[in-house]
Amino acid sequence: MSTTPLIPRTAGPRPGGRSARVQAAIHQAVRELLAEAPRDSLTVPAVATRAGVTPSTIYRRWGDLGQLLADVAVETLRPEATPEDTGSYQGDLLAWLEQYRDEMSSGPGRAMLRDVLGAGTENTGKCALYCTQQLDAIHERAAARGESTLATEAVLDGVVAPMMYRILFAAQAPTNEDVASWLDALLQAPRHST
Amino acid sequence: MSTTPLIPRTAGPRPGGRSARVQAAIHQAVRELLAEAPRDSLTVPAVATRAGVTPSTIYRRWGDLGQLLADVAVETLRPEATPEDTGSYQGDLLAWLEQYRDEMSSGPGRAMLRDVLGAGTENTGKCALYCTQQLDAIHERAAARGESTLATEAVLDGVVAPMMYRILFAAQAPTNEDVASWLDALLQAPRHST
DNA sequence: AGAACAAAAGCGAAATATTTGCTTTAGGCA
DNA sequence: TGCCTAAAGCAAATATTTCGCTTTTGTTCT
Repeated sequence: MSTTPLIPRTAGPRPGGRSARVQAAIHQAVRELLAEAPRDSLTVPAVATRAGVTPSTIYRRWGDLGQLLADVAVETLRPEATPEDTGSYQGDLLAWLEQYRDEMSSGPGRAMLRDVLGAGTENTGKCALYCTQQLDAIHERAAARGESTLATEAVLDGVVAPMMYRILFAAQAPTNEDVASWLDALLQAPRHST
Repeated sequence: MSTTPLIPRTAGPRPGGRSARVQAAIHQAVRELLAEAPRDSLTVPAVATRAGVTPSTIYRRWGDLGQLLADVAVETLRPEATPEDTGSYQGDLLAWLEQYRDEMSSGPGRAMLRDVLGAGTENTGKCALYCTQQLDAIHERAAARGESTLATEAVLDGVVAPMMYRILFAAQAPTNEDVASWLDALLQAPRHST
C-alpha cells in the first residue's frame, strides 16, 4: 500500500554526508550483485547485506527494488565525458551515435533501459536529457567551428528515435549501418542552420 | 519423443479448456483491480482472490506480477479491428496514427507500455507487430485503391518512432500536430511506391 | 565549542508475499 | 470408458516487506 510520501529520492542532501555514503554503498552493492548473479535473483535484502545496511533503509528511501535499479541504471547511463572530438561535425555525430547504439543495444544497456522505463519516474526524463545534452555539445562545437549543423531535435527524431524503437521493440537491434543511413538521410535532405 | 508443444505462454492449449478459463478469469481480475486501485497496490494474492484461484497458480504460470501485467497489457493492446477506412491512404494513415497516439500517450497507455517494456519478454515484439500489421493493412488497402504509398518501415521510422520516443522519455507527450507534421514530412519528400 | 534539532539509519516484530512438495481435478486420447 | 498428463488446489516452510520505536549523525544556533 503506497500511502507514504516517499520524499526526495536520488540525491542525499550534501555530498560527503551520511546519506551520500549510504547511497553510494547501496549503488555499489547493486552493481556488484548484478555482475555476479542474474538480474532477477537480486533482492532488496541481498543488496542491503552487501551494502552493510538494513533493508528498511532501502525500502524507506526507494520504495522497492525497481526504483533502486532505475536509479542505479540512470546513474550508470550518465555520460562522464563530452563526446569525442573527431574534427568535424559529421564525424562527431556519427561517432557518438554509433557508440550510443553500442551501449544501448548491448545486454546490459537493454537491461538498464528496461529498469528505467519500467520504473516510470522522472528518471526517464534524465535519460533523454543526457542524450540531448551530448548532441547539443556536438552541435555547439560544430557551430564554434563555423560548420553547418542539424537541429538537435532533428537528430533525435531522425536517428535516436528509430534506434530506440528498434532496441526496445524489435527482435533484432539496429546496426551501425542503420545508424549511418538514418544520419545520411538527414544530412542530405533538410535545411541545415549555418 | 513428441515434438509437440512449443507452447505459447499466454494461450491455454485449447480454447474452452480449464487453462483457458483460468487465464481468462485471472486477466479479468487484473483488469478489474487495475480499475479500482492504483497500479502499485496490486498484488498477486489480491488477483488470485478476485479470480477465485490460488496464488500458486499465478506464480507457476507467470512467475511474477510483472509478467502477468505485461501479458494483460499486450492482450489489451491487441487491435480488435482493422484500421478505419476514411477513403484515402493519407486519411487512413493520419487517422490511425492519431488514435494510436491517443491510446499510447494516455495514462493507461503509458502504464501498459511500462509493464510490457519492464517485463522484457517477447511481448515487446508483439507490441511492435500489432502496430506493423495495422500499418500494413492500411498500405494494402491503399495499394488496392491504386494509390501511391509509403513503405511501412518509413512510417515506423518517421512517425511512430519519434512518437514513442517522446511518450517514453519526454516530459510532455507528442500532440496530434506533431504527428501530422511528421507524416507530412514523409509524404512530401521521399519516393512513394506506386 | 557545545547543545538542541531534524533527518535518516538501525532494530526487531508483525504482516504479507513467495516458494515448494504433495494431492486432486479436469481434459485429451486410445 | 478408463488411463495419462498437465494444470490447479492446498498448506507448510521461507522470504520479503512494512512499521513503530530507538539510536546515530550531521547541521545550526548560541
